[in-house]
Amino acid sequence: MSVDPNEPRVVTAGFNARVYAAVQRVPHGRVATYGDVATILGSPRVARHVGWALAALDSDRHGDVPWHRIINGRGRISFKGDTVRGARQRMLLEAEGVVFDERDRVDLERLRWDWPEAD
DNA sequence: TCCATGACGGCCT
DNA sequence: AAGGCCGCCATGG
Repeated sequence: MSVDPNEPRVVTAGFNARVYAAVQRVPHGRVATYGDVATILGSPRVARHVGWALAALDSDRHGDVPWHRIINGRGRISFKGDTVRGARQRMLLEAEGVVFDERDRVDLERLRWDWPEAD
């Protein structure tokens, strides 16, 4: 569980908090990919960890961190075996007006959110 | 320490 | 277009 502060890591101790901060900036009705978030945080290779951070998000924060707006690079909702979360995520997105095509994909070209350069 | 496992992504079939 | 492989990085057994 402990992390040696002397050992250089791509994913640092405050990683999760940084993920949440970035996700909070994705506006209603828009989406972003795990890779996008990772890139914004300066580490394009840790897309998997972004998903990991969101999985660790406490349910009490689901209200202020729009975790459902984060999907995979193919425009689909990601899930291995958790179909329950997947269904809820889709429901939340559709409630914001996000449309899924017959292949269960959203139009990334149109809905993908790219963070403004300045915070 | 080695090995399997992920809310991923890019490339190749 | 869809699916399989493999590379990434940190975790947990």
